[in-house]
Amino acid sequence: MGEEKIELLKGTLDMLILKAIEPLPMHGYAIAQRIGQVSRDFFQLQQGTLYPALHRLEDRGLLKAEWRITETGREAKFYSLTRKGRRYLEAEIRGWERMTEAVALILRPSE
Amino acid sequence: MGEEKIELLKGTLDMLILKAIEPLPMHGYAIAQRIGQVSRDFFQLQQGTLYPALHRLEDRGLLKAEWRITETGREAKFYSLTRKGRRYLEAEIRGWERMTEAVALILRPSE
DNA sequence: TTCGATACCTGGAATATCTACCTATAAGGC
DNA sequence: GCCTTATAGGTAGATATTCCAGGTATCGAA
Repeated sequence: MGEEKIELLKGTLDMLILKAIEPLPMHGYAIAQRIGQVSRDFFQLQQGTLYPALHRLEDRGLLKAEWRITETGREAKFYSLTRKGRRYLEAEIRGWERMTEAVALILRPSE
Repeated sequence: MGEEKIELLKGTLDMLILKAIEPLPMHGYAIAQRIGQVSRDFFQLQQGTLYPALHRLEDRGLLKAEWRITETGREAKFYSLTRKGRRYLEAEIRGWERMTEAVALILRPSE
């Protein structure tokens, strides 16, 4: 039993990854860093969480990967959104907003 | 693959159940109805989701159950929060709020 | 007497996430 | 030269959650 397990992501991981690379393609390691920074260290993606997620998203045709050279001269796999991925991200964000509104109705009833 | 599966709960189920019975004890069937109504039918708990969750929460000492008679004269198992459950619920709500704030930072950066 | 609503439940599948591990290269300190 | 840290990729297995599909039983209404 995961007594003290801290469940942070709660199904938001795909959306966060897709959103992170929306402005410009990034490699996995940088995605984890960026999500950590922007969320003020709330989200700290482990590699065992991140990479399988990237592969899932690629298998579903939401991302595409391309080997390139980073600005520090190393090889890395850069991920970018496909058109399908962009549509999916928009739908995910709408779904997330509707979900959090529904949760808010439960948490703060009778406003 | 759950192509069109509507993923609604995303780890919020325990919190929603605990919150639903916070004001007054309820039986399982009524909990599902209440969560459905208050969320304007966004959440529609299946029984195969609800009852195992209730049992989990009871096993963890967050709820306690008691057979009583409903106002329609039927037997039903009424669940109420334990003191531990009440503390847990408060912590869950704080965690949920911090999480949604962190997600908001990702979704709407640099405001 | 048959049906829908109420009320309880279980079993099995699918999925996501976490922990723990692995490989390899580059940079910098000693 | 050697060691550590950061960078970059990955897999395997355990666990937990949720869903789907079924099951039991009672009650009231048509």
